Amino acid sequence: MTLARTLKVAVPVPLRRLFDYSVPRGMDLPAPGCRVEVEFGRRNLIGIVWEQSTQEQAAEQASQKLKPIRRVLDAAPVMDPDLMQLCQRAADYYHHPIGDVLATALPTLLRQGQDAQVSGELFWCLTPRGQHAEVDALSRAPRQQQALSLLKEHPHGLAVPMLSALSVPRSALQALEKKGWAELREMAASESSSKQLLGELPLPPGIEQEAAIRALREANGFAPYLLDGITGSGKTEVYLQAMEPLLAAGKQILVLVPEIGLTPQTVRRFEKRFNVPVESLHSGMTDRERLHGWVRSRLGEARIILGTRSAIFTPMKSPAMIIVDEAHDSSLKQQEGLRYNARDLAVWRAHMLDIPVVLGSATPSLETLYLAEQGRYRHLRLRERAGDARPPTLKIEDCRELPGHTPLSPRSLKAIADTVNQQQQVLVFLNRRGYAPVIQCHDCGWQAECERCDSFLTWHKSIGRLICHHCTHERRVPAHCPKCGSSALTDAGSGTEKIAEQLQKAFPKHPVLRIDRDTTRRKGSLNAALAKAHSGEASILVGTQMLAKGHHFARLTLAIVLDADGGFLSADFRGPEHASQLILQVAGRTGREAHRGTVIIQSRHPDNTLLHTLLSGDYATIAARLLADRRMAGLPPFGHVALLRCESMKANECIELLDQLAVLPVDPRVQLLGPVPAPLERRQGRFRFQLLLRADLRAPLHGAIGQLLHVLDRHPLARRCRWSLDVDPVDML
DNA sequence: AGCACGCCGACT
DNA sequence: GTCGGCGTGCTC
Repeated sequence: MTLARTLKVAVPVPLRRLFDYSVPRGMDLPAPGCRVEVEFGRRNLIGIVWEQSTQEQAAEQASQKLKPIRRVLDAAPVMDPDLMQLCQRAADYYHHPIGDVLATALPTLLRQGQDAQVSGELFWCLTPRGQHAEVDALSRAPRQQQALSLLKEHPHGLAVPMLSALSVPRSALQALEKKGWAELREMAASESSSKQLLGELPLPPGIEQEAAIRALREANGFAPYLLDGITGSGKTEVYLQAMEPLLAAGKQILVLVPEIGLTPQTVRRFEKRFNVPVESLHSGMTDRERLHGWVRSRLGEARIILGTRSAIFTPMKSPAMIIVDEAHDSSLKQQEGLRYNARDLAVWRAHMLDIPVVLGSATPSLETLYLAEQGRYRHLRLRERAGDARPPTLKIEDCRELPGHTPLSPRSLKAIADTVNQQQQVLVFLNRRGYAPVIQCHDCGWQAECERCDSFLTWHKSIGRLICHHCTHERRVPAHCPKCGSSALTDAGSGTEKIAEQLQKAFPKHPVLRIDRDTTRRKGSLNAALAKAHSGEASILVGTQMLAKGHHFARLTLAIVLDADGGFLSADFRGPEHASQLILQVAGRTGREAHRGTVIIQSRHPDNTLLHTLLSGDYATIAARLLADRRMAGLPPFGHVALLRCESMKANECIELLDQLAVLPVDPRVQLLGPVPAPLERRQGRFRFQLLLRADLRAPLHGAIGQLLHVLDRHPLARRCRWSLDVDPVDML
């Protein structure tokens, strides 16, 4: 195939195709992966050369008016072929514009045309003015003061990762920068020391761990693994020991962790074990830091890349393994724009790179579990807890007779009393923050609703406000019923705030600590609260999801799960799966050391068979049940679904648009269901409807999606509605 | 998405 | 008479 001086360029516009440009005579033909500036319509954009056209294509295009490339930004490609392939596959699979995929995959500064040839490390240094600044002048800003005195002690500057390890907040450094006292400088990376690889000795593995480590070390080329290990079985130790020979061979490893899992402690664990540069990539970074991590990884300087979802797009010079920790976690799925699942992209990428990929979880998603059962993934099991910890006992507490206003049953309260009296800790888990989810008029039945959403306002008692949990709407608590004027306003239901208040009243001598988004809004307050929980200063912990994941509390022996029914009765087909995972995660928090843990699940549907299956505490058992249900319903992993969401200020516009799509003559192997109102029909003032596509096979489903989008792309109503496509949705909201 | 063009309402 | 609303059409 002959190549012509014509290129196909990916341009940052929401259009599902590439655009052709000519290369002017005298300009070197840029290779795929290079950035080019092109005129697009009336504006100039930076795009990526995607491929060079063949002679025939070029001849065809010669008849059209092709615009010339204005400028080539890179002598060598900024995107490696494997990343371009990953982006292309994501664009195809999710039916998403390639330009938009690049916006997700590339660091902002690169997209804006900044030079990619950066190297070295970023250091914060004092400016000459800063060197003479008085530390005392910042007496009202203790964090800045701390940062200033630290920088004074290090005249050659402190590297960004070092500062974050010393928990100097970025905000303080930025404040100093604003004053002209500090600046960010780029310096040559410190020579990689010829120290030995191990920074500390590995922990002696148990029998199962040993087998898993051996299996991973034997991996040759692409091989997907499910590391199916219960809480406390030491999955991280398996990762670390599997990584060791690869790092010794000078290779790189990408580790994806959930959003809340990327803490300084996690980073430290990897840094302590190996004397290699660890790069961490997370949302709180500046554009410049991101670009830096990206470049360091691409050059092979960063050896362990530890990041959240978007880190799956990090380029690597010598990749050897991809690890997805907590691979069931929903934060791996992006819920806007390119709705990708980083877990799936990790497997694709490992396949492209011909390297092993490890999905680690105590509660793997049914999709992953099924693939492992099918033998498509190698199933490595860790059933033993490290040490002599035994699995917790799970019990259902029948709460059918419990009055609505008492969230905790007498037996739960008794169990809490017994536990705290033995100097043990209790966790009360409730996935609902605020004081009460509803506030109503006793006389006329009025309930406080959000003006913009189909939802009730949650009463936040401590701040005296009613807040919508689905939008920003917020208002004061009325003194009287706005409908009938009665002052008999009462609340119904309970959130973490109420539970914490009631427990503190019931156990005045035992400190109660509430941990949820409301109590941890301020930066650093989560760590402060967790420290209190760890030290045992708090006897009773009340919290939402954020307390259910990953933390180890040595003296926690009792967990109470409130309102477990919600998930099992949810309209969402993944509701039971997610609820089971969450309950088992909560259970995993208990009984870590000498004492066996107990989990009390309060339920108003104690006969629910799923709940009973869960009592074994064995995820495999409940997963088998759930998989059987999925098979019956033709839902993932036995069938495949996609969701076309549509929202508009006018409900009929959505319905009309989706109605027209729903009657399209698609492949008979594909079912179009809907349009139906979304679970929260009106949200932030917009009406939301959706069309569900289901098929047993992927190919016809994708064909049908293509047909729908073809119509949608040129439909006048589609401009009036905001719509999005979700392939393999994780929830129906 | 931008950014044009184009055709109807309240203003110096 | 214009300034400006946002409907709709296009981008190699």
